Amino acid sequence: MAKRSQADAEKTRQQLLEEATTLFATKGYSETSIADICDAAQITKGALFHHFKSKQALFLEIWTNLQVSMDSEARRAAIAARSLSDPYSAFLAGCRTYLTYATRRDYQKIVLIDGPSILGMKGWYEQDHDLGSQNVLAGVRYLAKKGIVEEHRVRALAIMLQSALNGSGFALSREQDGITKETVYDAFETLVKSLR
Amino acid sequence: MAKRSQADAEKTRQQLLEEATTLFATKGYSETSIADICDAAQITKGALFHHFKSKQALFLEIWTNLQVSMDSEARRAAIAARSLSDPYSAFLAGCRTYLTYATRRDYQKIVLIDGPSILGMKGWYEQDHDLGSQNVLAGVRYLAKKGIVEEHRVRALAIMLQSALNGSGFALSREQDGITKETVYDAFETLVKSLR
DNA sequence: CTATTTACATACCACTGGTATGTTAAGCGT
DNA sequence: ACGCTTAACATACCAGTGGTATGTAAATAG
Repeated sequence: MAKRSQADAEKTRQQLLEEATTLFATKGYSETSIADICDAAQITKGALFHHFKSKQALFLEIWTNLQVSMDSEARRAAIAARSLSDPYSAFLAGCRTYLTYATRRDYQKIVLIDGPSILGMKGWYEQDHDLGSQNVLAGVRYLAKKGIVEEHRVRALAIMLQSALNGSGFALSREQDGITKETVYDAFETLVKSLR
Repeated sequence: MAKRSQADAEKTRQQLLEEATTLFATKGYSETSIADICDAAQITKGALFHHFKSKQALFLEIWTNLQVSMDSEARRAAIAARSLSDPYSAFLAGCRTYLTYATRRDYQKIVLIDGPSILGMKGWYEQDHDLGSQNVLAGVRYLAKKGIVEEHRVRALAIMLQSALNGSGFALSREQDGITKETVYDAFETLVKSLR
């Protein structure tokens, strides 16, 4: 049903995603032209527009990939760190993973910096896409169940904690103020554990 | 030294800034063309490029204006709310002002959403421009002086609190999750006052 | 009164994302 | 075996973009 077989097609598609990811992460979305991507992937615009209906659609897929991989890693970490005695351990482990992502250049530029501007508030915050917020929310909900935080503050606190992690990620990548990953994580743990 | 006198020039300049602000706030930076701005301001591209060397430069000036006005307002609020008895009052008053700005459409779109993407991490975080962070840092430093938070956590906590406010602003503008400005502020106050 | 300089307007440019139109070959039914 | 359809690209083209080069008129300095 296809020329050059589906296997080849999938390969070029992955090539496209890969090269575009690199370019978006380094030069940024608007500074990366479709021609740039095609050159890097060694194909033509025809191919790109065959696989992705627009530049935004390509970006969205890359964005989603990053979010999904972050989400699954954070979940795994949280489950692994689960403990019956300490109600914070799982939550904090998930947050630690998230913080690691938030310090990665590609995650920063694509998900945190360009994402909101390109995808708009709509896309960025569509509940089923912003996996980070869902995880943090679940974590804070758990703390509420344990009686650590008050029920009516759960949502607001979740948003604040997630934002705190985002901002910390940026700060870390700036490598100034003598801030280190350990300092940040220590402060975050303090913040979470002082909650009441 | 000029045609149509300097007064007229300043007027068109302000017109440009005003119309551009509106357009950037509603349609966003990249969806607003220079032609759009010129149409709205009823002048031509020649005039725009006479007053601003590029679209980015125009954006930067608007961005800076917003930051400066937010900063001065927050300072005023903090000083007004100063109290010898409550070490939190001034800091929280400043944060409340900041939160108000973070719920404004124009501030959100221009400063929080498009700003990072257009100006880049450089511009966004250049110390002498990110007035918000300086104020929050000063606030947390004060809490440290009062022995409420530990000295070595000051910087990290300041970053987290400011990010928390940013994120809350977004959340509020989404008008979902049944979150209100009061809920958010209540949660923020809880967060700050539980610090130790 | 003239020379200069500011404050614009106009014309043009290379490049952008996107589309319309090929072109080629793989896989299906017959 | 052989067309015919269709996926997988390539090529040519387009309106619109940010930006520049050039033109032009009027206010001011000398």
